[in-house]
Amino acid sequence: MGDRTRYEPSEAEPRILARWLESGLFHPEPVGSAQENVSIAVPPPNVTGALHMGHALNGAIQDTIIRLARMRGRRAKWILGTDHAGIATQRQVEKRLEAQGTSREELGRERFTEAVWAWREEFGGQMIEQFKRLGASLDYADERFTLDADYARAVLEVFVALYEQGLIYRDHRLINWDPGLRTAVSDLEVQEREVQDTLFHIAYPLAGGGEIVVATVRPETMLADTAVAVNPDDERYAHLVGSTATLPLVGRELPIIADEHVKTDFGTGALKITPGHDPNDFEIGRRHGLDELTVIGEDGRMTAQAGERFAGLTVADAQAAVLAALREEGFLRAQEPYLHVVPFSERSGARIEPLISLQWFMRMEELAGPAADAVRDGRVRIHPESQARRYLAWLEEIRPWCISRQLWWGHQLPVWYRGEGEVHVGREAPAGEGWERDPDVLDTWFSSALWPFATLGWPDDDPRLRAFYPTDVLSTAREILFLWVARMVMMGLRFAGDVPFTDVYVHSVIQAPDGRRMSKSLGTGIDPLGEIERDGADAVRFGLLAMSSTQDVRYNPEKVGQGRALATKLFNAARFALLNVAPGAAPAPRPTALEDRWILSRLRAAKADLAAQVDGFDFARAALGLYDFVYGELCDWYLEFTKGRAFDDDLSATVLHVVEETLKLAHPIMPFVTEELWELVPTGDPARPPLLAAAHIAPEADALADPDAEAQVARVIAVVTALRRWRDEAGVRRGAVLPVRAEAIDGLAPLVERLARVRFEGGEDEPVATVTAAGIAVDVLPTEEVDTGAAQRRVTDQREHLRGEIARAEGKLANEGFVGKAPPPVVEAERDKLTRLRTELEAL
RNA sequence: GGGCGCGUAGCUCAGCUGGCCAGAGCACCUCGUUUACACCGAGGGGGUCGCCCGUUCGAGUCGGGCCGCGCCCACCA
Repeated sequence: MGDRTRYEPSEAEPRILARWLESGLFHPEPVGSAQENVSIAVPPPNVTGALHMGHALNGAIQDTIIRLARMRGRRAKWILGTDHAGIATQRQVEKRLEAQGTSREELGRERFTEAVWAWREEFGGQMIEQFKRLGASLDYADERFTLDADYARAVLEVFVALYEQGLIYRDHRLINWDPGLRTAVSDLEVQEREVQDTLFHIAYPLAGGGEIVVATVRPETMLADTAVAVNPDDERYAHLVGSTATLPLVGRELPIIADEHVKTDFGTGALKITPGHDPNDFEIGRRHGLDELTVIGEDGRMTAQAGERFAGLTVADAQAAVLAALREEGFLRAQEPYLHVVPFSERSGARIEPLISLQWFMRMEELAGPAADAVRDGRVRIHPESQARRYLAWLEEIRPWCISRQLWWGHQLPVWYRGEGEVHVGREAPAGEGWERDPDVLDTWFSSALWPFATLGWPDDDPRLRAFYPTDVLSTAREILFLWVARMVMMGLRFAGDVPFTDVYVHSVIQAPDGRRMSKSLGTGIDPLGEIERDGADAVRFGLLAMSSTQDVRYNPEKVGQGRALATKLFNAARFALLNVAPGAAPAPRPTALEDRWILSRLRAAKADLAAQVDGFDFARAALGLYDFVYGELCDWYLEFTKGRAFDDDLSATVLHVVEETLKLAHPIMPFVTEELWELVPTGDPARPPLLAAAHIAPEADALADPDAEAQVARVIAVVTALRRWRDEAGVRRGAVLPVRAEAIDGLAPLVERLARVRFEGGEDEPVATVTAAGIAVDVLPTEEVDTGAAQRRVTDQREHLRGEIARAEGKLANEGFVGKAPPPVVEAERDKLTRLRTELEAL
């Protein structure tokens, strides 16, 4: 430590990390039961990913939990791995190929997937290294990947089982087609965005003469219309229901049907029905047994079905052509600007094209019920509570999940076809000639749903499963509550026989400092690695925890600065202790003075508070509470109290003990600096582990609780603070030691003398001023150090202030309502306060 | 359209089940080289708790309304 007064995180952290990794501490043996062990499955980052603020915050949260568990003596495993992230990874590699002048299609499926694996080999470890930099105590010796052979086996096993149980099926349904990526996507991968469109009114001639006018924003889809619908109660159209209208440009006769879905007060009250290209129309069509025509292909162009005039056009061109034709033939009645929300693909940004397509689906009701029950009956607790309500609401409205994707990177469906009607679903290819495997892969979230148990060796009877399943906490971002968390609960209950975790913590979204979303495209992103580089991982961890809440929060670099300051403070507090303690001293609580009893009592409280706050997922309070203890109690007061005392064996032992315990207290939040200092604190205990990360926190010793010492020292602090304030305002020289006199100061005098730079004396001299606090009046005796005028002004101000407070308290106590109705302890406290204030005023 | 949440010091935020003079960090001002720490210490200034009504002895805290902002869900073409 030497002459250094600053802790240098960039120098120390890599060194400390290496020691942790060598120790094997993060890789627990799979023994014991899940009840006695603690485990967390990390939300697997995409192999394409780089650590962003969300990861850093979640890493800090999970690591705090897991390190605290380890220090409480639990076997703790933080399950590590990465996700193959189908679409994201495929796109990344495709872009790279494009830059090299080739393409996925040119390579073919086999060589393309090889290229992705090679890419993963090269760049896939990036995130793991960044987690290490953060200090995350993940089990790096047991890294999983969602496309590894073992994991793939679990995925296929689940698919086959669900198929055999009738929950997975193939169907022609309207799905969200992403024309950019040319794949189906699920409802959850669709984002609604507001768009300025035009609403066109188009006349459809009636069989018996006249016309019915419909309103649409997508005239090009009319080519696939198979009906016109009106509301059954709409008197304007009641006589038409059952007759037909003629579809302009096409000539098809469309039945006019009645359906509740149609709003009488929107548009013209008549709705063209296009089951092939609109989700609502699809439902209406199924209700009425309408034909489902498709005029838009998967390439986003009009198909032959659209007719010669339009086939081959893009959707946009087709719209223009259809409008031109309608205008020419006199069917366009009106058009008006129309602002509405339409679906876009979250991945590609392309406007979703609803298409009827043959895809694989999963029936969800049977899985959703138990998953909802698990939360309702408390087997899974979601924090904060509001998120549990969101979770339940989603499960109650669950819809089928489209699980097939037209991609190459992922778990290929274990499905084979032969000829017209033969289908085989199984882990192995069927015997016989002529079978062809379904080229599609599964939605990435299908495999992610198995994460907590597939990572532990399921479906084998693996000791890791017995030791670590169910896991304890799942900490995650709000946006994947449905996409991932709910599905894990479903799959865990169905296949692993238990909930996958007992607590879900939904953490804050960290926004840019200006309140916008942190994003690369907006240029609002802040790289946590840059922050770590500048202030250290401990500071970033502390800062992120301190700014987190159940709300979204703005990134606040000052909180990171606070963390950095705390690390420096810990370093210097330890330095002070080591510089002063008696040679050969070892940590032990051996209080000989009031302040020793006080700090031990406060330390005990700080330990209990921090543990309770981490257990209650209140990380901001845990971090800030730690800061308050270190600054506001240990350094500002206790260490200052020790100055001027002889560092005998007892004091040395106590100071070392307090420092050592503070390192333990801080370690889950700030592991690096505390680990660094741990090595420097001497020990008398040969059994003490060389790494703080492996040390155990003793259960809170109730014997150390000392309310009396706490009350006494609180009085000292009040008096010292009041004296310092008075001195400052009266302009007393810093170094001057003032003669003072006080009654009822008892044994507190030495502490006050040390920190307020005063000396208690007797005598009968008339005081130049009286300073009051905590019911104690301290007379300042005449000395050349005091400017009497300033002192007097100060006293006058104080008197005025006290009178105001006394009047307020008197008013309250004179109020019969207050005395009569407020709880007695509150009234009592008010009386005490009044007495104290009066004492102080009299003393002045 | 429905739901959830936010609006407290110049800035970013705490204030749990209503009750000691509304707090913290940063910023600002003053002072300071006393046996750790100037990435420090001591002290200080600064708030109509968005607005209006109400409940209550008492409201930043509860209820209603309004204004501003954010997020989630949603099949009115």
